[in-house]
Amino acid sequence: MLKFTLRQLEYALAIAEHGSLAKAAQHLGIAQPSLSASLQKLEEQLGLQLFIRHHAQGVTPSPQGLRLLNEARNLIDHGLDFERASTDASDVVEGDLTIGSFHTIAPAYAPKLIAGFQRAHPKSRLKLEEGAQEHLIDGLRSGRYDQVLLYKLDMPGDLKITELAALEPYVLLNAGHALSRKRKISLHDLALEPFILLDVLPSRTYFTRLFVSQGITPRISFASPSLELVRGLVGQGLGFSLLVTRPFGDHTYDGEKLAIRPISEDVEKGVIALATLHSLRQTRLISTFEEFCVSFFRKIHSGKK
Amino acid sequence: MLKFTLRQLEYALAIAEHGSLAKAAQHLGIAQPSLSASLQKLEEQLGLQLFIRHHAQGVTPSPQGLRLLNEARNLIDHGLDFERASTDASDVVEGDLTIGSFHTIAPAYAPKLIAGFQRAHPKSRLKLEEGAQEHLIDGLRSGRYDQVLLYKLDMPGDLKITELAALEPYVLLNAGHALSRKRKISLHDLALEPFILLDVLPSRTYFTRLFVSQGITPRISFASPSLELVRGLVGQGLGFSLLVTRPFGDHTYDGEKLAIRPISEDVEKGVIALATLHSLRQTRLISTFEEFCVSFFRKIHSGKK
DNA sequence: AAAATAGATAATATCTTTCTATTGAGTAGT
DNA sequence: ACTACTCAATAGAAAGATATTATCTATTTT
Repeated sequence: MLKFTLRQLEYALAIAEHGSLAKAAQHLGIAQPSLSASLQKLEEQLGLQLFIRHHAQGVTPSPQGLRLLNEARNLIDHGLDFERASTDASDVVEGDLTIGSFHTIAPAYAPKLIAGFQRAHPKSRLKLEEGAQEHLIDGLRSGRYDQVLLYKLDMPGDLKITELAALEPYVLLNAGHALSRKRKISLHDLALEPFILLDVLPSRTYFTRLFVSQGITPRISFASPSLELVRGLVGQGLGFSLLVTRPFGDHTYDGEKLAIRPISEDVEKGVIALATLHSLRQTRLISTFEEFCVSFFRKIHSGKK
Repeated sequence: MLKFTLRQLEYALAIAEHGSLAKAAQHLGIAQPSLSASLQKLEEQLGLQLFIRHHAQGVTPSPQGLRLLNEARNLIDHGLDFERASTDASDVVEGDLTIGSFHTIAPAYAPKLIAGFQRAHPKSRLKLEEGAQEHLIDGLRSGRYDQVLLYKLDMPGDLKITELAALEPYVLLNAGHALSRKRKISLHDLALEPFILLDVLPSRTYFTRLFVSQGITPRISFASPSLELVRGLVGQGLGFSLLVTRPFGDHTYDGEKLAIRPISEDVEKGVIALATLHSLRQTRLISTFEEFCVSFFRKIHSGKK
């Protein structure tokens, strides 16, 4: 346990500066005896005399006092730095922000989002990590992430959710597939087709639930956690897929052409949301980022519609 | 005024280290609710949340908390450094000590004194300044010197005096002077001789007082503040001098031979003393130096006698 | 010798910190 | 699904630290 308090040091510095307890007390806005007591206590605690008392002529630092006062000034300055760092973290839109993003959301939105935010708030530094839903939520709880971008599915109660966009799921087909001639495709038409499932949580649950809601049990032919692999398999004509995220363009990595068709039924949408912990108090930076995300997705949404 | 206390930071660091208020409280030797209160207050004062609370599973630092805890650790370390510096200044025989010495005392004793002390306490750093009596006493009062070596003459009451040695004053003559044939010289024999006075305070007062105590008014032919100049003038046969300090050897800077003779009367001795302010509390280093001086002069004294 | 200056002390009030005991939210075990 | 356990938060009381005003003492200035 440290032998002194920062306040005592501040007082001692003020005394040194003014050369008098009375003047220093006035500047500090406290009574002279309070200062006298504080100084005496500090000297006692440190076990040395900081000031020489001159009756009726104020005080001057002792040789040891002079040395320690220099150190004290450093320490107080350090404290002020600390304080600045802490208020920055809460009040000002600057500082570090660590965002987690669901795998399939990150590449589609994060680049523009990050670039836009950095432009608007140059003093902020965003860090982005991708991860599975579980990882993201654990990361929030363990303090790894400030905020997390994910699909609003099976949200635990301790998360504070801000919905950003509701995306229609769509059917992905090989461009040459018979069903691709339709404008809209019914899930019932797909019941017997081989289903290539994007196998990550919570997407997996979500897509199977779409079929289940229509009383259909889909024929899952492949399951892969990689979006691009799923697209590639569809491109090779091995089946169809259901997806929410829309990568730019309708070609696979290996050049096959794909067809994207809406679902004719009225199904549950895929809701992209920004999540924080309910138990985590918002800082200025955090809420600014949240607002930025909301308006960012509103712009995209209206633009695409 | 700083928004936080060092204690709060120490507590916060302990919490981070143990991941739990209860455990941290135990290690700190305080009750858990005290820690809880301290943390809440710190968070409120800094305006941000440092820890995420996990019911029944302790706490983990929030992202901002993590950043600030690092800063806090630095600050606390800085505080510990400061504390070490301060205890060093009072308890341990190391650190800086500034000594003032009267002009004529310094060259005769200081070199051996300093060298010996440094050898005994290698971690100490002595600084020596020469000066006139007035300067030395002012220097003590203003905090310039920790201690001062001087002649104990007309000591103000606010100085704490430690006598180190009582030296017999002596008569200094040109080696060819008629009086130099005597073993001892009476002040009365010198009454009509030209007196070359070492003109610094308090020496001046002291030497004139020696004559006055015998009812003699000396014939002052020269007065100089420089010891070597006085010796030189005596060497040229311009008169005699009275001195206390004994430089090694009996030749002047310009090679003249001098004669040193005791005074036959029983006169006031020249007392070398170490002085500090009564109002300045002793540190370990200071009292160690004082003891060292006492034994140093005792050794010289017994050796010379 | 009197007035002014400046720190120390005394007695008291207020604010902080800490304590014990209890509550409440959430997890884990059967 | 109930029960037991874990751990932080709250409430209220006691102790400690800091503040205040009024007074005192030593010293310098006029």
